[in-house]
Amino acid sequence: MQANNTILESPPKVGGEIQRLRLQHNLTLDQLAAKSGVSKSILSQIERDHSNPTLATIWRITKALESPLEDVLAVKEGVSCFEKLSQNATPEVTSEDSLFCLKILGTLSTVSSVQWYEFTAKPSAELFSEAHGAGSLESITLCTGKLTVIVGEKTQFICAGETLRFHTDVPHSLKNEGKKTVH
Amino acid sequence: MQANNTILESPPKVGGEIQRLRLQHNLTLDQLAAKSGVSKSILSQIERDHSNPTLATIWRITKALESPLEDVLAVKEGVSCFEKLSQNATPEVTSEDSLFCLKILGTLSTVSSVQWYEFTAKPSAELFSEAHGAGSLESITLCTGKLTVIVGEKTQFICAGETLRFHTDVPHSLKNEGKKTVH
DNA sequence: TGGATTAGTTTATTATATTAAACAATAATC
DNA sequence: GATTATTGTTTAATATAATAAACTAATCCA
Repeated sequence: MQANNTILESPPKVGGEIQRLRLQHNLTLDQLAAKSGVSKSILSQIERDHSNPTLATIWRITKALESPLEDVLAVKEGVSCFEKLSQNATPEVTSEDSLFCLKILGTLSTVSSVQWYEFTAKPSAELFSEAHGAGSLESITLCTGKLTVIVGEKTQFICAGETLRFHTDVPHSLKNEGKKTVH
Repeated sequence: MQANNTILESPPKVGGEIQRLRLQHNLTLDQLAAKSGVSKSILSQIERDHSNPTLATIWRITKALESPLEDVLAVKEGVSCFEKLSQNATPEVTSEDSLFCLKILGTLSTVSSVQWYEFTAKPSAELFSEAHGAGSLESITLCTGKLTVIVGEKTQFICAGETLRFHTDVPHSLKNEGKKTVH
């Protein structure tokens, strides 16, 4: 009962993605080699798909690029044909204590469910969220202030300039325990 | 060679997970070897983490086990549902005149090709972009300043608080003709 | 007892991923 | 121009991943 479903007979090719990430970070092959511990020669070959990298090698590379392994491996090369939405009112959601303010900047519900927000949280503001759909992901980048993020039973702490990414298929909450307004 | 490497908090170990999946499917090493095209000897070693599988090998194994690659690899990230990127980790692209600064906040290449940025443009800064993939879309929200956006032959103007969305399958450019820094 | 089968491990060999060093190509500086 | 750096590619050597075959060990009938 072969599971050959006529799908993706493609051996994974990560070269392009790795190169893209390296250039995004403004790194040379030498620099990435130094940072990752992988020789630059093999980096060069991997980027041009002249070598089947070992799992350990990929791991070290993605680590150095601080990019989640899944993102690199999911080389779907999908033609992303987005659709335009004309709705552009930028609705604003404010908590009852008006400490928390969420501005919905945009949505992309056609291709996949993507939404992006801008939010501000005054000191001691707190936002609880129920579990979203399975597999949903949230990514927060802090401009100012410090934020405590609680997902399930786990807690994380981020400062201005940092980005936190986490799964939101469980209830989660954001808390501003600092004295500055979080943006 | 590399005696003191200080690296690799966690070298990826997928053996346990692969074995678990194989047993779950009631497959013997021989059967999995036949189904995946990977020799059973190497399967045996991979399951006991005596070998660093090649990306192609892992791919074939996960294929045969009908399990998404990410699931198998997720074992090593396993516990932490968080993913934190420090500030200096977020890649930054600066124009040669250093008036324009683009910070790549995140990517979502898994689901669809989505990227989001934060950018600042000092007065008289200008950023030219080539045409992106067909159907690609760009959405800009202005926090401060005023921005002129030229897409093809058309020109638009946005102020702080406004959001502009446009197709970027043609060359386009952003221009800060005001006196304030645009964010 | 056997042999015959099955499942997993190990061995000997081949293929190739990885490394370090040499190389080419491009600037930049004197 | 020649010289020095810088970046990416390629070569030669080595480490090791992958293969096929031999080896255990256990099970099952005769």
